Amino acid sequence: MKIGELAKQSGLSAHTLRFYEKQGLISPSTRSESNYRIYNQNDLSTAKFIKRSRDMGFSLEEVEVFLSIRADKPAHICADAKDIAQQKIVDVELKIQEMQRVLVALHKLSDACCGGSESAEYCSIIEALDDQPLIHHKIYHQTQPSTKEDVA
Amino acid sequence: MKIGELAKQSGLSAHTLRFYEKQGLISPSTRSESNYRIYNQNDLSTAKFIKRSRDMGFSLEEVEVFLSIRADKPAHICADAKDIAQQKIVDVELKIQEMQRVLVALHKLSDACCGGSESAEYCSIIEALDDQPLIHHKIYHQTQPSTKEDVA
DNA sequence: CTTGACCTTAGAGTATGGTCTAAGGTCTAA
DNA sequence: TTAGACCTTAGACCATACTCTAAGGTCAAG
Repeated sequence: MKIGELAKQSGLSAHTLRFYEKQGLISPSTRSESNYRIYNQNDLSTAKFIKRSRDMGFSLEEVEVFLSIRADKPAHICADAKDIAQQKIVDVELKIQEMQRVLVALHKLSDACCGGSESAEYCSIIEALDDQPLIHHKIYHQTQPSTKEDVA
Repeated sequence: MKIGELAKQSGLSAHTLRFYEKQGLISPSTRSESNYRIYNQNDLSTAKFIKRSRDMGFSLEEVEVFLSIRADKPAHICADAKDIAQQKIVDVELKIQEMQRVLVALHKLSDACCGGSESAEYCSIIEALDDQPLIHHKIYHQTQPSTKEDVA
C-alpha cells in the first residue's frame, strides 16, 4: 500500500504521514523500486493508533511514548501508560477550569452591554476593560466616560 | 515613563510591549532625545486595557478592534463590542465542550487500566488505542494481545 | 571613569502540529 | 505516447503570541 492509500485508510493525510515519519513516529516497512513508501497492515494499525491517540488529545511526544510501550509491551508496566493518561486528565481538567473562569468573566462583560446600535460612547464592555478590577465592572449602560484627562 | 516602568505598572514585559508596538496595538507618545520610548498615563491605561483584554481570552486581533472602538467611541456602536464578546463566548463554550468530551474519553481510557507495575503486555490503554472504536474499549485488564499476526 | 542597569534595533528562535511548494520522477490507462 | 494521478525530496510557510539574542547606545551613581 502506498502513502495515498494509507492516508485514506488511516484518516491522516499523506503530508502528515511524512511529517510523522520525520518525527520518528511511523515509517514504511519497505520502499518500492521507485522509492515509493510501501506500508503493510501493521503500519496501518500504527497509523490508526497514532490518529486515535491524537484524537484523545495526546501530544506527538506522548504518542511516541505510547508507541514505544506498544512496540515492546513486556518491557513496560501499566503505570507507564496510565501515568501519561492521568497527567493528561489533570491537564485537561485545569484547562477546562481556566476556560470556565474566563467564560464567567466573559458573560459578565457581555451581559452588561446592551449590544444595540447605540453609540459606544458609554459601552460597558470597553469601560470594563478600562477599569481596574477585571471582574466587578459597571452593570449599567450609562457611566462616566473613562478618565482620559490625566494624560501628560 | 520608560518602557521598563510601563512594563512594571502594566504587568506586560518590555519585550511584549515592543512586540505589541510592532503589531500596531500601542506606541509611546514620544521618544526621548536618546530615542528611548516615553509613555504617559494614557499609554499606561492602554497597556492595562490590552492586558485585561488578553486575560479575558481575546486575541490580539480582537484587542485591536476593541482599541479602535475605545479610540473613537462615538464612531462605533455597542454591538461592535458585544458581537466580539458574544463570539468569544461561543468559541470558549465550544472549546469547553470539546475538552469535556475528551475528558470523558480519557477517564474511560485511564479507568480501565490498573496502572500498576504489572507488565504492559495486556495494558488496556494501549489496547484501547489499538482498537477500532475510540471509546468502547475493553474494561478489563486481561484481554487478547492485539492481533499483530496479520502483518505482511 | 567605570560599572551596571536600562534602553535601542533587526531579526532569529520557541512551541505545536501541521500544510504546502517547487521541481521533478513513476505509473497506468486510453 | 501522453495525460493525469500519484509519488519523491528539502525546505519554506502558517497560526499565535511571544521570547530572546546580538551588538550596541545611554545614563546615573560611586
